[in-house]
Amino acid sequence: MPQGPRGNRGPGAAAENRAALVAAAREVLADAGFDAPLSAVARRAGVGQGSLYRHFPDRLSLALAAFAENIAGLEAAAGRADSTLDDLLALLTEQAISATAFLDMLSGHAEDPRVAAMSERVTAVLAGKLPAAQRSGRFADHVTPADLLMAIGMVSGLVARSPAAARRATAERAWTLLRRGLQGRDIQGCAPAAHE
Amino acid sequence: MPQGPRGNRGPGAAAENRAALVAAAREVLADAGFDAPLSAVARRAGVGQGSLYRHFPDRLSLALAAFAENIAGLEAAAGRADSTLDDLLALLTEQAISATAFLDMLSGHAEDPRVAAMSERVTAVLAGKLPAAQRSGRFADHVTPADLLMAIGMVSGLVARSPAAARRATAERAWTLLRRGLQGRDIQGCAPAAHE
Amino acid sequence: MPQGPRGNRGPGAAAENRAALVAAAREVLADAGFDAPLSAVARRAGVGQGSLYRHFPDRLSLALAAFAENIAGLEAAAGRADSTLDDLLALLTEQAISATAFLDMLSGHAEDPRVAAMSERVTAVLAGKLPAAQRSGRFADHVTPADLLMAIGMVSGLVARSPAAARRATAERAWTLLRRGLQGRDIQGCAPAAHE
Amino acid sequence: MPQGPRGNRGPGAAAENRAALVAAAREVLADAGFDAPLSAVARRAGVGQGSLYRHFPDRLSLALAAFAENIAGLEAAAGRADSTLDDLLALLTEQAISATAFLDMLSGHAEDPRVAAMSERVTAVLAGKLPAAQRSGRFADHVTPADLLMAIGMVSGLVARSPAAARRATAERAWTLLRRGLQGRDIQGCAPAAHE
DNA sequence: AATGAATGAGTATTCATTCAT
DNA sequence: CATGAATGAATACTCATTCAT
Repeated sequence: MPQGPRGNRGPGAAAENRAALVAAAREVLADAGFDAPLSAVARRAGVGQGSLYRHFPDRLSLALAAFAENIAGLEAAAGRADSTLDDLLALLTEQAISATAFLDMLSGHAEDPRVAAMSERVTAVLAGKLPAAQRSGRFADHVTPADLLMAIGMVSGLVARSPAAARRATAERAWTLLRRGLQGRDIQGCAPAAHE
Repeated sequence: MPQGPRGNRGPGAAAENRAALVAAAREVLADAGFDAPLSAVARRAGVGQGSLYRHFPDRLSLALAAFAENIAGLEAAAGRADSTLDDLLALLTEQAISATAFLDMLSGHAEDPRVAAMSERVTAVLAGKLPAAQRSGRFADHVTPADLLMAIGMVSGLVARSPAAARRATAERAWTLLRRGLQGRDIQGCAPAAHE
Repeated sequence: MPQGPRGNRGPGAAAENRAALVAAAREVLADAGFDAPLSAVARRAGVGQGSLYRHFPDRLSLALAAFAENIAGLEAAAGRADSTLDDLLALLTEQAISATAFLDMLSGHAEDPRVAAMSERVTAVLAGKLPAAQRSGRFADHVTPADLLMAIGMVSGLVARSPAAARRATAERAWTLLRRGLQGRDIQGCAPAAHE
Repeated sequence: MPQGPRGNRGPGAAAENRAALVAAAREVLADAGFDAPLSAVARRAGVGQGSLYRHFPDRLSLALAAFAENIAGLEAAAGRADSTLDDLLALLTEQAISATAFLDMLSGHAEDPRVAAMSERVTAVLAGKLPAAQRSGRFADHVTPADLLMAIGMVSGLVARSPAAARRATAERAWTLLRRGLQGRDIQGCAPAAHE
């Protein structure tokens, strides 16, 4: 919901502005991808361009702030004792579907320390649920938390390039593939097999 | 290798220009992705902007031409009797690593008929090798050619967003993950399991 | 008078810029016609391209703003009790001579609502003076306000295509012709005549 | 009807090419106006760009050649003993409606000697019919051949800027206005009047 | 003399970023 | 500290014109 111009509301508006920018970024980046014009974010937030730059000196810091909420949601979900790894992956997938830009960011700017920190948080959350998921047999023992992050990156990349209408179906197919794997049975698991 | 200005070299330069453009496109798109400035391609090819547009009226047709070589290589590889699906996937992965933009294109513009045709060619090539690969046990029976295309899309997406130095390693990890799958053994293959 | 670069003069320059753009547009469009490069307008105004687009998102809005002054002058002239239709037509003709593009615009973009509104204003102004002009015998009873607008359109079109030096003379000849008409006397007015 | 490429048909094709270019110019300029891309003309003629430039070194010479046929038609019409000035004006108006570019050219490039010659021819043709038209009472005695040319210029200018659908109606209104004139009766003709 | 490709200047438009108020 | 305008570099695309074959 784009905000109308609100005039110069003075320094007191700082926090409010920041929040509006983050909210606007969520919407705009979700709609138009990570490369959306920043001016569109400022406009939607009803905030001057200058304020945007004051709060977020570059695109990445804005995106990070916007994505923080996603992470928080993820961590909250992880905090619920009965949530499973599957639940968390489903949640991340939902986020990938609705807000393509964010997971894009995670895998596309891994070198940035802030992004790395965020990846770390995601990884940590997933890692927390992984052992139980493995015990339950739903995830193979060889799977590491980093594997999960990578899997999410693959799914979200695919989803990001799909037309919006096809995203959910694409994500589902991708996860099915990822879970089953491509390998033949005699190779994985039951039969002794050494290779690659 | 950027060429200096060469003046109007006449129609004889047509083929040469076309080739130079394709080569330049391979390099530039590989470096800067599918959205690289076309002017950079023309400059690198040592060719006027107009010539670029004459040969390739839009970005996609340029990319398609550049990618055609990749496809040809793939089909050639498939033509060798002893080549396996693994070989083809490895080749595609190499291409994804060195020319990120192209597989990006395949998954990002699926609606374009030319792109669809190209995907079709890739799929056909892979489909040709799949049965043998399944008989050999290296690929599971449930795998379809479309699954392979999707897998390639996932890997190449990931690779595209990795820093150049990490690409090979990333691709390898991704394939390992994809082949093994995430699922526990009792679920896939040996034990009867119904879920999800 | 083209301005040199002035650096970022801040928001205070907004009104000044707008005025400079309008003035530049008047000059440039007058010189080079309605299709003159907008970059020339920005350059002449000593204003960045971006500022031009901020103030006037499209060519027409710039032209309309530039022409608004003409209309205002016309309406002011009409407001003077002793002004006659002839005076207004003379004024419009002056404007057509000095700023060819504007009457061009009126007749060339009649479908645009803003242009239509402007035509409406011109028509209204002329309509206000027409009855008196008809009573005085200087204009025939059959003449409608729309006829006047059309006549202006014809004159201005002609003027627009004349070399600048000849414009005034051309306009004069055209008005004389238009006022007298081509028809023979026995047909128009004195003798009863049925025709065409 | 655009011609397909015909390969290099050698020098013998000169006359044929010229004719094709003229025909194409008639169509393209009629459709897209005097400023239509020359490349479109060459393409439609099925002739190389170079050939276009060899035959017609500039836009004007091409337009002149294309318009020559119009003039010829006019002169032919004038040659018929029973044709009237009205007929010729109607013919010119038809031409203005269907091929806006040409009369545009006449009034827009009066300084070019070739255009002047052409105007001269049109004027001569009209002049030939004027006396009879004046005797018949359909045209006023004060009308000169140059007035007629100017009138045509005004009408065609107007027509050129009208949407295609409205052109015929616009032309009709314009001629009616021009014939009647704007002036009151007491001024023109019957009553003694001093003015302008 | 025909051909058709090459060339590059020109123009519209967008957007990241800076800066006076 | 907010505001919102200013700036200009960057990019896509078109088209007149030239030129080797």
